[in-house]
Amino acid sequence: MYSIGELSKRCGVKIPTIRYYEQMGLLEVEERSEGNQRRYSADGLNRLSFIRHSRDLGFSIGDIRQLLELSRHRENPCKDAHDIAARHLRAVQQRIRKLKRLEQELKRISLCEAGTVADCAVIETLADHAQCETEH
Amino acid sequence: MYSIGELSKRCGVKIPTIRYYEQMGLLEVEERSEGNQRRYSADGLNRLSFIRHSRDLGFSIGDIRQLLELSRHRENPCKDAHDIAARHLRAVQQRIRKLKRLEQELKRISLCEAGTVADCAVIETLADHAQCETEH
DNA sequence: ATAATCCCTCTAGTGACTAGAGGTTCAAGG
DNA sequence: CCTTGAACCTCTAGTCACTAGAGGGATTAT
Repeated sequence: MYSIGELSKRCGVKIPTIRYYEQMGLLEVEERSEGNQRRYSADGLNRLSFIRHSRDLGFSIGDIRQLLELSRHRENPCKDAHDIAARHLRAVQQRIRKLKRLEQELKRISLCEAGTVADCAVIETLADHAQCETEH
Repeated sequence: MYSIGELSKRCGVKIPTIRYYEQMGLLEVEERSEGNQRRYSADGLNRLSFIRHSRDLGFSIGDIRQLLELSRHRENPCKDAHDIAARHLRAVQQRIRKLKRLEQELKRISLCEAGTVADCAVIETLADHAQCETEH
C-alpha cells in the first residue's frame, strides 16, 4: 500500500495533480486509512503511470478516460484506441506545421539590425500583416 | 469612427475578444457614443491589427503589452523588442522539438496491427514508459 | 509525549478566450 | 415620430489541466 506521497514520487506526478485526476474520474482510490488518508495498491500505481505517460504524449484527459476504459479488458477490440492515437497524431502534426511557419516568420523578423523603433522590423512586421511571407 | 462590430470584421477579431483585450489593458477606448457604445479611430484599428498579428505569431498578452509600449515612440531603442522576439523564437523551437519527438512516438505506436487490447501497442506503450524510444 | 512531516478538504488563480443572461441603444423604414 | 430588429452594453461563469494556499487533522520517529 502506497500513500499519495509515495505514489507521487514513484510516478513523478505532483500530489495535487493526483487528486485532480481522481476528481476527473481517472483514478479511483480503493482504500483509505483509518484517518481518511488515501492508500493505493500496485494497480493504482500502474494506472497512474498510464495516465502520466499518456499526458506526456499529449493526450487529453478525455482521451485518457477512453483509453483507460478500453484497456480494462484484454479481449476488447483496440480499433478505438488506434483511432484516438491517430487523431492525436494528426493534431500534433498540424501543430508542428503551424509552429514551423511561425518559426520562419520569427527568424526573418529577428534578423533586423535597426537601433530604434522607427525602422525596426519586429515592430513594423507586427503592425502590418502584409509584410509576412507565409500564412499563419 | 468605427463601432466595435466594424472593428471586429475589419481585424478578424471577435467582439468579446476585443473587450477582453481592453480589460487586459492592450486597447483603450478613446471615445464612447452618447449611449455608451465604444467608438474607435483608425488608431484603434491599427493597434488591434498589431495585437491580432502578434497573437497569431504566438506572443503572449504580456509580451504584446511590452511590444505596444515599446512601439509608442519611434525614437525608442528596439533592443527590448528584439529580445522579446528572440525569446519567443527559442520557445517556439523548443516546442517544435518536443512535438517532433512526440510525433515519432505516436507514429511508432500507431503502426500496431493488433485486433484486441491484449496485444495492442497503443495500450501497451502507454502502460509502460520503458517501451518508448525517445525522451519526452 | 512531542515534534516533524505528511495528509485532508475547499477555494481560488492561471491564460486567452468563449458563452450566456438580461438589459440598452442605434439605424432604417413606414 | 414610432417601431422593429440588429447591434451593443455589463456581468458572471465556463473552458483545460493543473497549481497554490488556507486552515486543519493524521502519521511516524524519537
